[in-house]
This record gives sequence, C-alpha cells and structure tokens, in this order.
Amino acid sequence: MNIEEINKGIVIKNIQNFHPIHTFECGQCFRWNKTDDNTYIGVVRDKVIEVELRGVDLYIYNISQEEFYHRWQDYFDLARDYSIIQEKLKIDPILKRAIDYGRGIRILNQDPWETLISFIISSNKNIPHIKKIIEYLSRSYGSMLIYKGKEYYTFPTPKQLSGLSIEEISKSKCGYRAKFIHAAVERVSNGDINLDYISSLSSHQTREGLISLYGVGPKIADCVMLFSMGKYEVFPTDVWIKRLMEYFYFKKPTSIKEIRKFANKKWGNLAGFAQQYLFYYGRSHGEIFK
DNA sequence: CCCCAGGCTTTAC
DNA sequence: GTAAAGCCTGGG
Repeated sequence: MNIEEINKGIVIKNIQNFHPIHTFECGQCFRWNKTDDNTYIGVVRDKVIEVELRGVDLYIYNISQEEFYHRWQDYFDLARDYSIIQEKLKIDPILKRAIDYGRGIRILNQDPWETLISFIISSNKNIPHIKKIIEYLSRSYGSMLIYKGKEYYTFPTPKQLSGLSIEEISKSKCGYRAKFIHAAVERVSNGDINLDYISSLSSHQTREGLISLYGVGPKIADCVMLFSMGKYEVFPTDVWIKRLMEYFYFKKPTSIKEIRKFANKKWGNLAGFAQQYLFYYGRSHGEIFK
C-alpha cells in the first residue's frame, strides 16, 4: 500500500477494492453518515473519522500514519487482499453478479460491544430507526467528541450504561428490546460474560456464548461474529438473505438452518464475505424477489 | 386505519 | 424438534 501523511490525515494512493458507499451502506454498521459525494463521517470507538474517495485515492482524516497502522488498517480490513476472495467466490455465477455490483465492500472490524447492542436493536426494525436509537443512546450516555467544531458522541461503554433501568433505556424508543439491552449491560459489566474471551473461542463456542444472552438468537450472533470478531465462516441469514437464497439457489421455501448449512459447505471460511455481497445486491434489487 | 421493518422468546403442537 | 403468536415503535 502506498500511503502518505497529509495535513490532518493520510492518503492511500490507488486503493483497491474499497468503496465508502459499498462498505458503509451494506448493512454492517450504523454510525457512518454520508456528508458529501463519496465522503463519510463516522464515530469509531473513541474517534471521529472522515473518509473520502477521490478518484482512485482514499483520504482518511483525523488520524496519523502511525495510528493507521496501529488501529485503522485493521478496522477497515485494508491488509486483506479482497481480489483473492473475489476470484474464489466468482466461480459461482450468482456471486459474480453480486461482486461486480458491490466490489468495493470490506467487512469492518468493529467493536464487539457496540456491534452486539446495535444488532439487538436491529431486530424487526428498519435501518433509519436503528440509527436513531443508537444515536440517542450515544448522545445520552456516551462521551462527547469535537470534530470540525461539531459535536459527536461515542457509543456508550457497558460501564456508562450500567445502572440504567429498563424504563430509562426505553426512552431511546427501542421498545421491547430495552429488557434485552438491560440484560446485556448487566452480564457484561458484572463480568459474567467477557466478549473478548468469547471471541477467542471456536466459532461454535462463540456462537453459543452469544446466544446465551437474552434477546440474542442465531442471526444476531452471526452478525456480531462476522462484523466484530473476525469469524468469516458464518452466514447471517435474515429475511433478505433467505428470500434471495430461495430465489437463486433453492427455488423453493427453505429453512434458515438449511440455508446456513448450504452456505457453509459451499463457501467455507469465505461464507461471511459471500453473505455481504449477496445481501448488498439483494437489498438493492429487492423487487426481483417479490 | 392497517401493514411492515435486517428476530427473538414464549407457547403450542 | 418445528411452527405460529406476540412484541415496541415509526413510517408508508
């Protein structure tokens, strides 16, 4: 990678297989917002980051080169060669179509705690509403950051949320999910469950551990594993993926369990990448599956 | 007004 | 084991 430090940021020259729109709109994250053409601002852990694709060069603002190698290369998954992944997956003609459409997707390496709560909130909700709830929680209980004179808020830590009543959490408009969030805060902040430890286990054990949380089922567990724990063999199967898989592969109604098994066998430790390309393609071509 | 939105828990076969 | 009902809330 050809990287240069510039005023207030870095630039990666001639970047391959990274596009901000595809990466930030493919459903894996909720705190990146478009501010201009090919420009996004996001709060990641304890920093506000601005990303802009200008031609073939990627500008990342509010970080140094040293920080890039220390944290952000991993967060944006920029050390991974996605062309190899794409080559392997493109053997499948349907994936070829999906990859051609979403070529610039990268799977972000997000914070497990934030990812867990975000996907607990996501159940039975649309994306704008999910983002609103997360924004409310961050503004109310996170820490304030200033970037270019504007206020931003970190996603609250377990400690910052501990002690809140279910009623207080409900003020975020998260509805019946408040009791799930409350339970997760309790179990994580009192040390009953340690997300870093859980992520170090085998995929099966990680999954079991996550599902042991109240309000966390197979779909949410898979999202947390894929988006924040580097478990790339999972295949989060939601209603969109289910519809798409039935339409393209099974030609008949198929259980989620069977779809996951199929994907695992077909794509192995690349199933998570396949899911992201398919999901993004499916969301953008939803009318096909009606 | 009714229906749905990136699921889960509970209850009933 | 698998299948259906009910769930908070906001927007169409």
